[in-house]
Amino acid sequence: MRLTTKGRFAVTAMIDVALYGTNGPVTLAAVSERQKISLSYLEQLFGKLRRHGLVESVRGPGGGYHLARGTETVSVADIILAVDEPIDATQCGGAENCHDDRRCMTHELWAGLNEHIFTFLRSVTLAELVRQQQQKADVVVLKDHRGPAAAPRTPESAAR
Amino acid sequence: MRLTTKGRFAVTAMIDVALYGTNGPVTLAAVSERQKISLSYLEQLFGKLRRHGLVESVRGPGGGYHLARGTETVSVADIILAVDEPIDATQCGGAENCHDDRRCMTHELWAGLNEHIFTFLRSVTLAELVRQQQQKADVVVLKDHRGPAAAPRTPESAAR
DNA sequence: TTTTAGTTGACTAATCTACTCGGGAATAGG
DNA sequence: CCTATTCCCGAGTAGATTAGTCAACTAAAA
Repeated sequence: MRLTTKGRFAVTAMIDVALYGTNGPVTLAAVSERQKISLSYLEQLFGKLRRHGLVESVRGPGGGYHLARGTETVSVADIILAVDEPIDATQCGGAENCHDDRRCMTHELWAGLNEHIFTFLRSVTLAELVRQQQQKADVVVLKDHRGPAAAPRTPESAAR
Repeated sequence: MRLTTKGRFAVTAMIDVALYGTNGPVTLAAVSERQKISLSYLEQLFGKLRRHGLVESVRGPGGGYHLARGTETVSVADIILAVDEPIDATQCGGAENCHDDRRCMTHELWAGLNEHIFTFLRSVTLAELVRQQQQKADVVVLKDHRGPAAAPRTPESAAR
């Protein structure tokens, strides 16, 4: 379980598709426009998302992508695993060379913490993120205030 | 909040120091030996950990590193932030260029999810990981004696 | 004064990220 | 059939990050 901007891009894009895909497929060009993510990069990401059964594609004019499953059944973990693929960095590479020292803790330890984080990210569904996003959009609309400066909370302080 | 092997190395090393640092400082050479992490790489990581007030160093023979704070007050998030430093990958880089589209969701969205993950990693203390690790060590020692290891069998760690 | 250990900085190969580019292949509309 | 649209795929790439190495230095104990 890795956590980089790559996975975040993917999650953002998935939310976009969920938000705007209510009637007909969403084109990557539109996602690219709205989310300011490079089209070619999106193509790469959606290739993986499609191969992992998270989205389905429709070719030709009027085509695009739509979700393959309901938003309640898609978790953040699903999306991140789809684009970030393998990664598992326990020293001993899974088994063998824990050699003489029987307390080669690394493996067990990270398996445990990985599981923790994985379980958490698995508990966050796309549906929740979409709902959360829609609420925030509502607030913005109701306030009729543009510009990000007026954020009542400062959540980015936690991201430092 | 990023999550890579670098941070994992740091957490692993911190647990090692917590486990073996009950009487006197732990040398990086020893950590390197046990955890199979390159000594020079550890030097880099502990430089950061020290500058962030997570460990203290003792020079000269018999020296090494020891924890600067109790294991209960150190979270996984603390350690990861210490070695992974800045990172904040919201498209709009914090503010400005959300431009015309007022629903530049990325910022709020990731701030929120970041906060979630951060809160979670903050809730996992070094003490817990050490305890967990000791239990697993016990299981290995006791072999086929499963269960929650009722008798606190701690090899050389007097704990407190 | 020698040895042990941390401290610092410069350097590097390999990998990963976040793209671009160029071509396909399917399909809807005319 | 033609053409525009859109997905599809592979190759390539600048820049950052990872996971180190190497060398020189400082502090302290024996």
